[in-house]
Amino acid sequence: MTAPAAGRPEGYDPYAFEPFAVTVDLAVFTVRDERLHVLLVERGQEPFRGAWALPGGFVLPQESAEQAARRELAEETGLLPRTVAGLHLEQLRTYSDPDRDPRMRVVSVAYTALVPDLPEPRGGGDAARARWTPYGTDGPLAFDHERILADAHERIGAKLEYTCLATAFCPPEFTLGELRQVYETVWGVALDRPNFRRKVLTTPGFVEAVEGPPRRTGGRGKPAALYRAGAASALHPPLLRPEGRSS
Amino acid sequence: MTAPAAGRPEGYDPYAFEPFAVTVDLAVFTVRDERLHVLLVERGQEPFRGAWALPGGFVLPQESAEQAARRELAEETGLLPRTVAGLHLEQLRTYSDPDRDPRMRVVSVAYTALVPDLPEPRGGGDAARARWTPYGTDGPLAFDHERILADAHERIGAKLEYTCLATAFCPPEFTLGELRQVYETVWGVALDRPNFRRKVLTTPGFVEAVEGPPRRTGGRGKPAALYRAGAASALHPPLLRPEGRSS
DNA sequence: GCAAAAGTGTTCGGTATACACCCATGC
DNA sequence: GCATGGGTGTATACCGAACACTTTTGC
Repeated sequence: MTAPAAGRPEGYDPYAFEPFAVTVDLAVFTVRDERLHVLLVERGQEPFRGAWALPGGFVLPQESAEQAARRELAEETGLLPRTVAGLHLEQLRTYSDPDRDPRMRVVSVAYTALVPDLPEPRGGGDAARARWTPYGTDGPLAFDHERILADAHERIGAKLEYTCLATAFCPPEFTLGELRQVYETVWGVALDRPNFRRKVLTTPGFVEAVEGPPRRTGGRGKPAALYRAGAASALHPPLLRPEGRSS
Repeated sequence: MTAPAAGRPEGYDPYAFEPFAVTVDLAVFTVRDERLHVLLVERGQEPFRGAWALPGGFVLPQESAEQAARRELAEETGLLPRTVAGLHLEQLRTYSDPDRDPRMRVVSVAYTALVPDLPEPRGGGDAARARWTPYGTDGPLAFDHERILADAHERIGAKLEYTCLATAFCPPEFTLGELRQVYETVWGVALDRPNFRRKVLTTPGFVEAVEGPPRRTGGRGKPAALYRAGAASALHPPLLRPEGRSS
């Protein structure tokens, strides 16, 4: 039920309670140099001044949490708004521990974004600095952001199993080797190349071949065919992790 | 990032912005008479006076959203607090559309609860009335609760595939027929009994046999052995829906 | 006996897995 | 040539779907 709950006085005074602030936090992942990276910003103010944290900020009075997340993402990364509008953004969960911010009551809606390898983020914006950090090498983060980041990592690992989400890590046109890299990097396991190829190509709507000059290379070796993300969003049947632990 | 965002003034005034209210909404499901039921309450105040809605209410200044959800659930159903403390409660997602409540800015954290068949809820508590309603026969609900309910149904359907969640719908001791009923009711499909039995029994930690007098019956037919929920929380491999659509 | 639900067994086909092998490129 | 990665083929094992059959109860 939305405010006011049945049984509460009719003319509920919005200022009667200690106010809640509502923020968004973003766990933005990318794959770089065969490693999973996270976008972090350095805090310019107390508390946690100088500490690294997830990008994010206040939800403004006239925007939804998702709109706030896209706005903050654009501000922090320097991406064009129309690029951000097309990114895969997923609500992770909401963190509402009463003591998670030392100053006041802050409820934060966390989002996860998966992006292809992007240019280095501008140091400007809302944060003192911003950078891509290899996942696992991030020191202690501000607030409860360590926990949010861990939850986000677990979520995307599970989502790769039964959705087409992996293509969100890739540029518009990609090789099957690059797509396999995504799975291997996020899961931290090696996959059998021939079987991975068959699995992806036989799943309707996962990827579609690009007609043009069907070649390109990441380094040496045989040039690979190019593919685009397909129309499907779910994988049936799922692509399970070898020693699958999920959700 | 939590408030205030880096770059905002140091001494952020909690009252500077139009305040947000934070509520919880609960989609409580049970299986009754081989049908999926939802717990609804009748609103006693405007707006939507007389309309049915999901139970829920305000998050208090010193409690987390989950604590608020358990408190509201106990109030609405009349369950003992220690019973509610053991129930499976899962955060669904947060709804933050600026116009979702006509009076003020309300951000609501939705939870899903799966409960065994419970006694009729007391009409008292915060709501004018409360009742179990067969899923799908609920008229238009207040606010955006129709959408929340649909999201919740989709979520639990998907969760049954790869978690042991179905046991949460069952009493402490149950037959495999009752467990199968849960799947058939939530998914709306018929499952092959022998195959379902094998699948459940060969999944380590899903259920464990009860030693005692291994019989009991729901009506006529051969008495069935009793089982308890096991220690596992995830299913490997998953138990996929016949014409599986997921997530 | 008959209906209904539990429980066991067996067949069949698809899919995943683990390989072996060839192809095309850079050096 | 050789290393590297792309792409194809194939044999085996496993798992799920389908279904026949027996058992135990209520009526």
